[in-house]
Amino acid sequence: MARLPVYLQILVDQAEAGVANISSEGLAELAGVNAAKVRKDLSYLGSYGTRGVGYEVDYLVYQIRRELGLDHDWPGVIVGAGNLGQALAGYGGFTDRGFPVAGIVDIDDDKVDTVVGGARVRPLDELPQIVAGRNVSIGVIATPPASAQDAADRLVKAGVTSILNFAPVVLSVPIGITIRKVDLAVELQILSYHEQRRATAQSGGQLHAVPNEPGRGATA
Amino acid sequence: MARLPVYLQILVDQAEAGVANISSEGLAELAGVNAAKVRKDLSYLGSYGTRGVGYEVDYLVYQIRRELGLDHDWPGVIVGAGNLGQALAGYGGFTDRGFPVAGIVDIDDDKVDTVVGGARVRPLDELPQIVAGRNVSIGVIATPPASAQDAADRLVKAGVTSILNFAPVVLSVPIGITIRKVDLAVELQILSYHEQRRATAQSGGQLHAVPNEPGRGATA
DNA sequence: GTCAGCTTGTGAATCTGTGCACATGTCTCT
DNA sequence: AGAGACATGTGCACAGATTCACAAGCTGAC
Repeated sequence: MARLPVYLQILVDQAEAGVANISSEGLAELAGVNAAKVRKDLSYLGSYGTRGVGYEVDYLVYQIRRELGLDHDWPGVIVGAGNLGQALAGYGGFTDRGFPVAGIVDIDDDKVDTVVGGARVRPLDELPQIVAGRNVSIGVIATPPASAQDAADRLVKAGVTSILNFAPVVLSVPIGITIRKVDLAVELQILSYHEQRRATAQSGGQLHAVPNEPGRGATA
Repeated sequence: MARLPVYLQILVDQAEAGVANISSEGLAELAGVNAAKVRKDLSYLGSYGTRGVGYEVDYLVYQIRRELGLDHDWPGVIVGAGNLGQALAGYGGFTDRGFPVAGIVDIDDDKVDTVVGGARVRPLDELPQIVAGRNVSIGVIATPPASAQDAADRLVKAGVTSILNFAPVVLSVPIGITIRKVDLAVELQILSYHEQRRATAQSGGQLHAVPNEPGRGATA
C-alpha cells in the first residue's frame, strides 16, 4: 500500500517526540485517513498491535521499514543535471531516508565535471560503471522529455530495475521494471481543475467532496 | 479525472507531430491504459468522437484544456527558496504550461533579494501583496517540514485556494481548500518496496502484476 | 445506393477499495 | 479476582472504478 510511507513518516516523528504507543485512531487522525483503514493496512503487516493499548511506535516503525525494504540503503543514480537534477542531488533528505545518490550523469559536456550537491557530474557513458560499481537499482530521470526514453533505455541496460521518472512522457520499459512517474505539471493541472470547478460552480457554491485521483505507478 | 492531463500531454505531442485524428485504442496505447477507459473518460467531456474515425486531436485538446481550466493562466507563488524552490522557479516548463511563477518568497533574509530563475526572492511578509496583486490562486510549498504548516496557513490567509505541498508532512487546511501532496521520498520508498518484493520473491521469480497505489490529493 | 469495415458510446458484470459495526482480547482500578 | 473501559482485528455491505461486450453510427469503395 502507498500509505505505508505516510504512516512511517508520522511514526518516526512521533517516536522522536517521545510517543511510545499510538492507537489506530490517533494515527488515522495524523495521517488524515479513516481509523479502520489504518487497522486494515497494519493488519496486512501481520498484526502487531495490542488490544486495549494500541501499537508500539518503535516496533511499528521497524516493521514498516522492513516491509518497505528500508532496512538497508538503496543507492540511486540521477540522469540529467538540469535544474531538477541538481536540486535532487543537492537535497540532503534522500540520503537521510536511505536513498544516497550514487552519482549524477549528464549528456552535456558543459555540465560534466561541475559539482552539484557534493557530487561531481559524470558523463552519461559512465552510467554502467556507476550502476555496477555501487549496485544501484534505482534510477531517476530528470532529463528533458525528448531524452527521457533514451535515459530509460540506458538505465535498464545498465541494470537498474526501478525508475522514477520526472519527465512528462510515458516511458516504455521491459517487463519486470518498476516505473513511477512524477509529473509536476500534471499536479498543477489537477489543482487548476479544482480551481476551475470552484469558479464554474456558480449557483451552488456547495462544498462538494472532491474525488481524488490515483497517481501513476506500474511494474511493466 | 486525473488521467485527463496525461491524455492532454499525449495529444499535444501528437498534434505537434501532425496527427489529425486518433482512435481511443491509439490513445490508450500511448497512455498505457485500457481503450474502454479512454472512451469513458472522454465521453465524460461530452462525446466529441466520430464513430468509424476516432477523435479529432485539436478539438480534443481544446476540450480537455477547457475542462481542466487551462484556457487561461494560473499564476502560482512559491514559498521556500531552498534547493527545490529554486529548481521550481527556474524550471521554465511551468510557465509554458500555463502556470507562471508570480513570485517566490522565503523567510530567510540571506536568501531574500537573491535572484533565482529570473525572479527575485522576496520576503515572506510580502506574500499577501503578491497573492492579491496578481490574483494568485495556487501556492507551492517548498519549505522544510517544520515550516510547512506555517506556510500553508499564510497562503490560505493570503487568499490562495489550492496548494501543492512538497514537504513530507500532512497539512491541515480549512474546508474548501484543495491540497495536493508530492513527497519525493515516498515515491522512492514505493520503488524500494517493489525492489524488496523482487528480492524476497525467492522461489517463484514470477512476474506478478503489481497493484499501483493512489496519490494524495483532497479538497478539505 | 448498398455493403463492409472501423470506431465510438454505453449497459452490465466484475473487481477493488472503503467504512461500519462488532466480537475478541488486554489493561487497570478497586 | 472481577468488572469496566478501551482498542484491535475482521466479516459484511456498499460505492466507485475498471473491463467486457455489443449495438449504433460513420466512411469509403464498388
